[in-house]
Amino acid sequence: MDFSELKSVCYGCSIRELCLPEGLTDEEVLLLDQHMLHRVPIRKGEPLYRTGDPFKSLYAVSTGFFKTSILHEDGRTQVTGFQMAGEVLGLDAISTDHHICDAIALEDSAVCEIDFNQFEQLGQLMSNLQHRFNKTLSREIVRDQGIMLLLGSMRAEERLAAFLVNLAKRFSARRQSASQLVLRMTREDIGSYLGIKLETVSRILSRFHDQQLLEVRGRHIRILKPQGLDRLLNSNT
Amino acid sequence: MDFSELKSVCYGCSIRELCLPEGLTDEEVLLLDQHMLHRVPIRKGEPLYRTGDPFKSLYAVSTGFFKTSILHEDGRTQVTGFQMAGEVLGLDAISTDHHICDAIALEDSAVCEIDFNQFEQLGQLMSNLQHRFNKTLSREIVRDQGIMLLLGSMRAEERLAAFLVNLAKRFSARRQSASQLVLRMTREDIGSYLGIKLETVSRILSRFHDQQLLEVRGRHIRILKPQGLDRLLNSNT
DNA sequence: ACCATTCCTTGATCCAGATCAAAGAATGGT
DNA sequence: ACCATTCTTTGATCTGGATCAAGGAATGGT
Repeated sequence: MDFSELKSVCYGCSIRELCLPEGLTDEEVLLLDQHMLHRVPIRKGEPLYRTGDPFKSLYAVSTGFFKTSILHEDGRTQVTGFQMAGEVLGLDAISTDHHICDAIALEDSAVCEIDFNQFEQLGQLMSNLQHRFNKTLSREIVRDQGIMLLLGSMRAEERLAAFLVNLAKRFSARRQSASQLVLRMTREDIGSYLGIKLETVSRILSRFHDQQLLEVRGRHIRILKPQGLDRLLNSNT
Repeated sequence: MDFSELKSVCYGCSIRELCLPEGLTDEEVLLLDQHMLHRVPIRKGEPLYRTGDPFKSLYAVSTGFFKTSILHEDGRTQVTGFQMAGEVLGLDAISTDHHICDAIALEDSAVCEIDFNQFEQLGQLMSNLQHRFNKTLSREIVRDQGIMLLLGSMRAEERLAAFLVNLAKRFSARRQSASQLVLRMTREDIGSYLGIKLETVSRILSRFHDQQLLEVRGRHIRILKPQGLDRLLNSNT
């Protein structure tokens, strides 16, 4: 292994404040860097891991876009999330030492692989890292519960509005346009994630288009009235 | 504080292998015990904590039964889980230092309160405890994703079957009958949790009753054909 | 033991979103 | 540049579960 090459993976990373190093001091980041990170490229359509694979590492998305999906024994699948730069993949596998979902790259991507054993050891040395990691895990629980709320008590239109608002917010945190979205996933993926059918996704996007809330051109979406989407979200009925 | 009183909270606890001490050695359990646990009783209907309360402690259910629910700003609420002996409450609050859900006792209950700061410090001393806690957090993520699958891709009948099978399994792990269930929650709570209306819960229970899968007498449910419920779960359509 | 309140069941009707169908737009491989 | 395949849109119809309604059963407080 060539240390000089690995050394600055996190340190010079433009998204480190959105990722695992969030809240660490520079020295701590260097320590994290030196001990365990290396980069892995993944081609569009390829799996980073699959259900049942033994768990060895966590992965922080460096560039690109992923989806995770779980499969029920009878063949049904459900998309459980879309991950972009700075977000961590594999947290669910800690519990069983095996991955319980598939992670598929939706565009050519790169991830930072983190050996989990080494990471746990480093957590013992750096209480701050451990503390941050507890928060990361907890944040994932909160995220999942937000989706449960969405799936359990929102109508299709609200779900899609929530989805778009959430995407826009995450793009914006990465200094990309919050109004000009390029969707990396199919209508079917979106539908699966939101618990609705792809035709319904398409119809509602068209409706939003007609209402001048969005401009929809295939996977290119421009949000024209963000407050319109927000209003949809917070107005019961 | 009286140490001799606290000393054996975990040590003598009949459900410790289902709770945070799971997988720890006897000495480790004693250490955990001595440092941070004390018991808190909660009356039926009372909140253990509410949304927005500052986060200070985790709570392990000692005896009794709880529900957690999140509320959307527009007033809608969603039940996110039911917790019984050995299960941990408050994990979602680690991320923000504030509770993001309400936890309500559904019967007279008792919890072990665990100061989270102290717990994190102990985790630094006992790598095994920290490792187990990572698994606990990850297990919660897996649980939530299971519910996402349920809410996103199952029909009402399957959801209810899954709910009953899950409850039975958890009772059975606690050496209570897996066939004779006493529901602690209302039909409305169940419906909220499963993303369906209370009338639908009631109708489907009646239908299961008619099909001889269950015997339903209000909140007393006897599972007559567990395989019948399983079959319902794994048969798509 | 009684009354108030909350919970549960069942029936009748309605509708949001599923399903079925088919044509058009992108995308990728050679 | 072409063809195959996958993705998207839109229309017509159907249906599972929601909603509205009302009577009955538990539960808890006095």
